[in-house]
Amino acid sequence: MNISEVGRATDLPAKTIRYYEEIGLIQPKRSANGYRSFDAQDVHRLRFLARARALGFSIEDCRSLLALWADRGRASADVRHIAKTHLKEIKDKIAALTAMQATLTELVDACAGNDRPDCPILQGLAD
Amino acid sequence: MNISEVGRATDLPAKTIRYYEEIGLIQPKRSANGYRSFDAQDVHRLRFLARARALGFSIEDCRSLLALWADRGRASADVRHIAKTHLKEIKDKIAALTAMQATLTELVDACAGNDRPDCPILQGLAD
DNA sequence: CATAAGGGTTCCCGTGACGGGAAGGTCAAG
DNA sequence: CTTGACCTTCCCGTCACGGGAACCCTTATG
Repeated sequence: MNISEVGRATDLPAKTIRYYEEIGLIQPKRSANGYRSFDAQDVHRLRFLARARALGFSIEDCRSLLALWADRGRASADVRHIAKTHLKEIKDKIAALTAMQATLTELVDACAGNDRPDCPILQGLAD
Repeated sequence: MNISEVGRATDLPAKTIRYYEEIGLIQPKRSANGYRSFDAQDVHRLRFLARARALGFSIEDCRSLLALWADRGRASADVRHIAKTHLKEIKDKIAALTAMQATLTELVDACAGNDRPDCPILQGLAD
């Protein structure tokens, strides 16, 4: 399986797949012509990576999750710990963004948005 | 006013202030000894920048906002447009993060988090 | 058989908004 | 005179890739 086919199968750009190999997340074999040759396990790992990335896990988290996934003797507590930590980061980000949203909404609602110069948004930023 | 004093006044790290000068957001004068010398207007602009950045505006947005702020003939519609566009980005981010949060919460709740290997989180990622 | 199209490869630079740290100049106090 | 706290520039690292150049391989077509 060549890289573009794997790209379609995993919905990942070829660039991303090469990058994942470069940083050691996958180790596809090479054909005689130098092309990467992906087997079913490579595709499996890439789909796992795509899902984990879609949930916002960092590459390093993904590396750990992949290792746990491959480890039959893992403790689910280890997986859960990574996920909970990440979940907290997400919640914190949502909280920060929600606060920004509230302030911005106020300012935008207060602004006439016409051709006159007086603007509560700029006033809010200027204090 | 030297950079560290301005840093305290604006709650911005010196590194950030130097960066803002480098990319042309401020143009503090220089003392004879080569030190940056900030006047009240510089501090004003920096405080404006700090607030805008705290609301999540990009540096380029900040550049535009600063220009509008300085322009007495501005139309508040221009300011409002920038803010509304940014607000939409924030809403989109919140939506994406909330979706991640929902999925992750499900997975984390389903996981026993003990020393056994069976883990719904990994299963969810592996499909 | 030459060539063109459509794969693949490596390599290097750019992103956004700074932070860390090195190497060195300046200034006030003891 | 030295110490310590400032300040300066410069360069590299972040994170997860994307764009593009320069070049090789394979297959189809005129």
